[in-house]
Amino acid sequence: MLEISFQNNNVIINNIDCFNIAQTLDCGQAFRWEQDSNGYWCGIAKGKFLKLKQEQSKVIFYDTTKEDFENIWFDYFDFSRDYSKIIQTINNPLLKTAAQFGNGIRILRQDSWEALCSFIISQNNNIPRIKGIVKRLCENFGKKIYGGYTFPTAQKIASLSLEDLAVLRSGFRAKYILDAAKKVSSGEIDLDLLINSDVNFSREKLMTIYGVGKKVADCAMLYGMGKIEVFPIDVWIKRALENLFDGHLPEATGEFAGIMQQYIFYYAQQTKLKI
DNA sequence: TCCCAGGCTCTCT
DNA sequence: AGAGAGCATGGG
Repeated sequence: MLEISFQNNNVIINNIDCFNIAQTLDCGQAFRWEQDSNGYWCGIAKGKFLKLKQEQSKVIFYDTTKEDFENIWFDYFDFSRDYSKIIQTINNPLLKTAAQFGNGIRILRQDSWEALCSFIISQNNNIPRIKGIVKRLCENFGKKIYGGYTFPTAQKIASLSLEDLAVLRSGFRAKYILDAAKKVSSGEIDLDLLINSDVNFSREKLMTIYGVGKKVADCAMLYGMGKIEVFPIDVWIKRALENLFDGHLPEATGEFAGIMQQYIFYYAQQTKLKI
């Protein structure tokens, strides 16, 4: 069972099960975390800088208050969910293999706007370049805080022009980012409302944004709205389904389909699964 | 170099 | 409604 203690401005977690920082932060669901030369993971999320490190089942959150841990990071890392129990329920042997391979992954509960914007950028793109574009987005239009820059708000982006966004070098995606920012900041799309809405309604609404199709909408919902039952299908997943599951979705894609999807994605990527 | 990337829009059947 | 080209850019 998870044990949490607070010492010297640090938050220390002991006895954590099914959590691996590297797997969780570098599995392709978030694009702003980096490991420094001393092994510390650093990033900015929800407007806050965080540095953390893992030693086996012990995780240290540096310079973190009890309030920030309880109000922000506990939910961000999905610590309330029992992943071990979920993995135990998997019947399909191939899915079980993928799950055990990536059993330290947790589905991050990211900011909804950041997830939406990040996955708009992700389309027809590769992960290193996605990270570069997101980095430039934050450095140019985010707010400077200790440790780096925050993710810019939709309001901020909506106030910019396509020419302003040229510094991102995001190609044809710039006009999509702008349309999303305008719809979100004007209230035409209310992300907080969608968080509490039915998946189909939410998806339909997100897809009214220019440049947002089913896959991007599903990623925004899974990674930014806590809709854990959504199963985004991209090229990697398609390949994996062809290769491992004979073209069909494994039956375990039920209540926790999004978690299963991430296990499959990570497994496919790490093992360089190709056609 | 050249292929392709956590897709989507538009056009043409 | 289904298939296919085009899209911007650059990582490997």
